[in-house]
Amino acid sequence: MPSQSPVTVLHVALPLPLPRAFDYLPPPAARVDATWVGRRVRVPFGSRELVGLIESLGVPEDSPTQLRHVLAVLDDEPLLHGELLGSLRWLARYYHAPLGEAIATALPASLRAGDALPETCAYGWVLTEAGRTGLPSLRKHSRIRALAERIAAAVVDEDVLAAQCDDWRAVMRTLAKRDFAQRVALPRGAMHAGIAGPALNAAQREAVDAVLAAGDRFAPMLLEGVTGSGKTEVYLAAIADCLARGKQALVLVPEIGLTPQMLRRFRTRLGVPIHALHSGLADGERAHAWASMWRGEGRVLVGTRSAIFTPLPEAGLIVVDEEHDASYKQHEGVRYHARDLALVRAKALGVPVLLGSATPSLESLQHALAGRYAHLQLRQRAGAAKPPGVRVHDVRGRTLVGGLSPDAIAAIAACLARGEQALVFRNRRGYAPVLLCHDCGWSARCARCDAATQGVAMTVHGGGRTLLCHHCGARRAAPRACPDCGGLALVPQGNGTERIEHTLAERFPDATVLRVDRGTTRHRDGLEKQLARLGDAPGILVGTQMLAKGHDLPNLTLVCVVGVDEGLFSADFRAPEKLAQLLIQVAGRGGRADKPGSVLLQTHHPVHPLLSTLLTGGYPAFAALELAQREAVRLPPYGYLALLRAEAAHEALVQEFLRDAKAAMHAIVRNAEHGAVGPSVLGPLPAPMPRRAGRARWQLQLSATRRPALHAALDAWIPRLHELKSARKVRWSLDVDPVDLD
DNA sequence: AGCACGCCGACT
DNA sequence: GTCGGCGTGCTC
Repeated sequence: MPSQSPVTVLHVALPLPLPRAFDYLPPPAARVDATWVGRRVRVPFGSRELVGLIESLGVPEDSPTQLRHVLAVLDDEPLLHGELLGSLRWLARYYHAPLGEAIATALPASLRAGDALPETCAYGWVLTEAGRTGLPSLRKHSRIRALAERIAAAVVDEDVLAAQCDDWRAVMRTLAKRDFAQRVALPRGAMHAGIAGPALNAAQREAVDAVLAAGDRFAPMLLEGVTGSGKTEVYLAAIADCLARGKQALVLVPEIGLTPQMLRRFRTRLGVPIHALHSGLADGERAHAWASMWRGEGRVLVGTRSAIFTPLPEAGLIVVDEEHDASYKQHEGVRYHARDLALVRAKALGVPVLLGSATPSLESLQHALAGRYAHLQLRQRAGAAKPPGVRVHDVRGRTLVGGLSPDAIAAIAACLARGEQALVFRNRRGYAPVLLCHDCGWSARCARCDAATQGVAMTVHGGGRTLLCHHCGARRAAPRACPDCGGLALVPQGNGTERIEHTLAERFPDATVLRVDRGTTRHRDGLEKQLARLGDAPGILVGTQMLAKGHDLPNLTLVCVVGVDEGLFSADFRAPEKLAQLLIQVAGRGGRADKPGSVLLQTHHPVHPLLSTLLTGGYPAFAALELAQREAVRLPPYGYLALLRAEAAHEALVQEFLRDAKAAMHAIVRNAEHGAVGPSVLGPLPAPMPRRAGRARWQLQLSATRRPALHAALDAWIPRLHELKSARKVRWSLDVDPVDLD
């Protein structure tokens, strides 16, 4: 329904940290109508050119500013419209980011830069005449011969080839160079029959039926299934139904969850091309996957965080696997949470959204317990795999070598002697070390905060001389001796994986010791290769988060966890939740049906309620306990947080800005209507890592018991912040619903 | 965020 | 005498 003039002004959202649109005139003699909204334009901006998106149309105001003309309209129909544009408007409002930045976050780089939407025709390969004649000349049983035979009879879809062979492209290139093979465009809708999966058990069937029953309506569902209970089969069955109804499906996975094996499983089972979207892809490949879904050609897309911005014109289902995973939260720019955006999009699209996890986030669990989400549960493990035995190992007063107790070393030695593998897992939450008495387990806690929030530890600063509370900012001198037992064994906690690796390499010179962390493993392929090289040979893996899940290690029978105590007494209120999730996950790593696994938790706090509850009642019992504590102190999901972060070379500049910002917020709260409860402001507090790259980092924490109150205050606050003189000397950003308080 | 304009130190 | 430091301010 093209609308008539007097539309003469285009409101254009630009990728700038400025909270407003810029107005332009259309190209001379262009006829503007309502379909211009959502198209990209190239515009002059100061002395440079930018690509923006027409956000809305308007009439010229009698303003003194001279409007400039857009240089070019880049799309002949809206690139963003309907639900996706609407969801991006929501995103901008909710995270208090300019719409232009939200759009820039959502678009693949090439589209952001102004490139045309790429062609998305599917391609396949077939043997040429020359190839048919030349085929017998290829060496028998070689990869090249096998590939040539595969495409001898008929054209084979590239996606099918990819499902069957990991790097077929290199081999195919050789064939193509000799003119033996050629690439041909496939007619749309080409697909092969999906392969049926294993029969679903009763619980899986029930879960699938619940998703199917939701049909074409918004229906949030939490699928809680213990490790190995077959959540993926539920996804696959629900997606298969979605495809049968002619709809598209979007599957989000955590950064480390998107393995080639997993993609292959989806490809072979579903029988349609599966698009992947993750940071490892080239710009062109990302734009291709995006465009394919945009056109409604692509049926299923599996991707990490940013895949939540995929257009879904024929949406049928959104799945968020491992929904508790922190990698769904963006840590720079527009700090969105992909799981939360999945809920918003599913609602706008009117489709079910399936959140799966063995250890749901307390936020999602709370929604399910309150009846806002359907709660689907898979309690049985598939197959005969037994849960591993977990042993809490008290290390108070024990001699630790490189952070490991003699018992742990002995257990590792026994494991190696059996020809099996051990995993030493180091919890790494919170960068700042906490002060701990090795003799009795005492840890330094803030006198002011301890009563209210159980387990808020003070962190060690100033080369070990100062203790600092990250909750209230209180500062005091570190004691020389333990106030509880008088011992002098006060040690800042924090044994890195390197140190553990060295210790193990020294103690077990004949064993393979493989360290896996950000430092040793640049990309996911590196990890796969390292693990493949190890195979089933006896050895020790040392690592952090990266090792917690995903890789199949059948000969792994022992898991030692160190650094548990930092999770029990972290400055971050989410640390217990993350520790519990991690412990459940690593425990799931060890052992198979024929080889029972065991888990050794090395701790100074063997009777800590978190550990005992987790051990006796499992994750549900832990979650109930933790939710009760959160409710008592009005932390999420019973309270709502936002963090104003600031950094600069000089601490004084950061503090000045945050003090000004705090004063501005207090003024807003004072001026608010009576009855409106404004957020409370904590800080300025040092960030858990108070100096990084030579820059001082501090923050203000806002908390409110009602979300609208928080957002209303933020709406009023942000323009004030832009006006502050002190804001210009620091780099600042706002984080709504922060996941890591650092 | 860029980028330009604008006033103060060490270089041909 | 100029080149260039990054402080401040603007971009439809």
